[in-house]
Amino acid sequence: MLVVSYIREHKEEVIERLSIKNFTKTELIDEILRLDDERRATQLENDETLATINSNARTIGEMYKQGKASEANTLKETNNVLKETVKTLSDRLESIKNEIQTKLVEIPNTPNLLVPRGTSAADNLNVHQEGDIHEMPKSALPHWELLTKYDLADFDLGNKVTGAGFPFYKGKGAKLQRALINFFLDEAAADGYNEVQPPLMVNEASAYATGQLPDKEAQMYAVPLDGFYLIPTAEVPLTNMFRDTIVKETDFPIKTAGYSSCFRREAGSYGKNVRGLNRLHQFDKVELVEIANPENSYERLEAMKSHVAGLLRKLELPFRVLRLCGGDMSFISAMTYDFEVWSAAQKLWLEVSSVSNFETFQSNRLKLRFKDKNGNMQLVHTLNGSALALPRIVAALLENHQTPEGIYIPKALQNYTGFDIIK
RNA sequence: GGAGACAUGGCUGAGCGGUCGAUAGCGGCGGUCUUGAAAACCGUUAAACCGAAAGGUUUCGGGGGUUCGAAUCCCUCUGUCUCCGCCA
Repeated sequence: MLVVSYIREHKEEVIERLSIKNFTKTELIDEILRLDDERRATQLENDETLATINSNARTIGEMYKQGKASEANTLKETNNVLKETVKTLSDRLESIKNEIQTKLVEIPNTPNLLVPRGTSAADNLNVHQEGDIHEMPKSALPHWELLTKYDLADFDLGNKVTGAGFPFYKGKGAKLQRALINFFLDEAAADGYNEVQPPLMVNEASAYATGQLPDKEAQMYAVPLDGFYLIPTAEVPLTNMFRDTIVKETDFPIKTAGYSSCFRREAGSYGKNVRGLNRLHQFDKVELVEIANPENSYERLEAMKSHVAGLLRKLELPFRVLRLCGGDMSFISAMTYDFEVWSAAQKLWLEVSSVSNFETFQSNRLKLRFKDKNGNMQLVHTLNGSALALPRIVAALLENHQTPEGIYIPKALQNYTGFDIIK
């Protein structure tokens, strides 16, 4: 969520930047500022009353020592009255804070000024494209048919044992999963990311801090008996590692990579978009999270983008990079690059990675800060990106590397799979 | 799962109702001595928030309560340790 003091000091700029996301509820901002004035006044009054109570209490102690019991009793009465005042003020304060919070969470992150205006995917800016987009022979198959043809995954078995969206991977399909996970983790380590293996369930506080709660509750699987949620992405535990912490400026950049299974209910989605591996309830992913100095967080975003591009290049997949327009970006992002791989057989671009800078939008709620050179507390910038999610990469590999002889495994991956073709 | 103990500043560890935001040691920082370093000695050193500053508020695992006053008493939650049980 946005920082209230920033809104106060840069109101026009905030409104201008929000307009890129087609956000026009400016009255919300005025209300927040009005409530914040009230909050500060109430806080001051409350603090002053507490100061009086504290000093009175000390005086009462002195009086008892000196045997002035009756004077002490009078002062006690005074304090009892003041305590009522404090109760009223702090209740008021609490409710003002809640009101501010409620309104604040309705305001999306302010996009970077480089973010193109627009309302849909059609307005995204293509910033890079590489790789060979060749015509496939008529006989080319979509990945779901290839999965069956080479017996790499079994959806029916998943249906029987669990339900739709929980496939079994089999044989070389299962090995390919393992190979990709290791490949992605090794690449991340080589690029300076610290590897962690996170918990697959998180508590409510974590789900709130990264914004899955309250609005996206229906997208997560829950374990109500223990108050846990299955993670929809490793971003949640990887970012919450830093919740309520103060890092050193000299620690930047703090780069973390983690592999996890991800669980998504995907309530409400259906149709051809969910065919095969395009959308699953459980899938595997290597996620990158970076804690950055606000001074150079956009350079770090470029670095993360390069890392992901390097992966796709080594997998010999044709891809393009889009800078998302205001209307197509997520609520919490300040700038997002989407990576799309060309699916030759489906004849469409498949989103395989999303790399974003959240600036202080996440760190504000996380209370993740650092002390700058001048000794001032500042919120850090947080970035994250998928590097990469397996199912769509598998889909792209199968479709793009299919040959009459079988499915070719790119060189970079052969050491991990132990085979160079699936036939 | 059962029983018991504990939770204090960067760390170790005192305090168990009143100048306690907290004794002490270690560590950190500054200095004296030294060609330099070590040792020794002296000084200094918790954090966040509000404020231009003076100053104020909050914080002794979290939340609540008792009291004029709580690190200290009570309730509750969480976590850690020990013993028993179970277990990959």
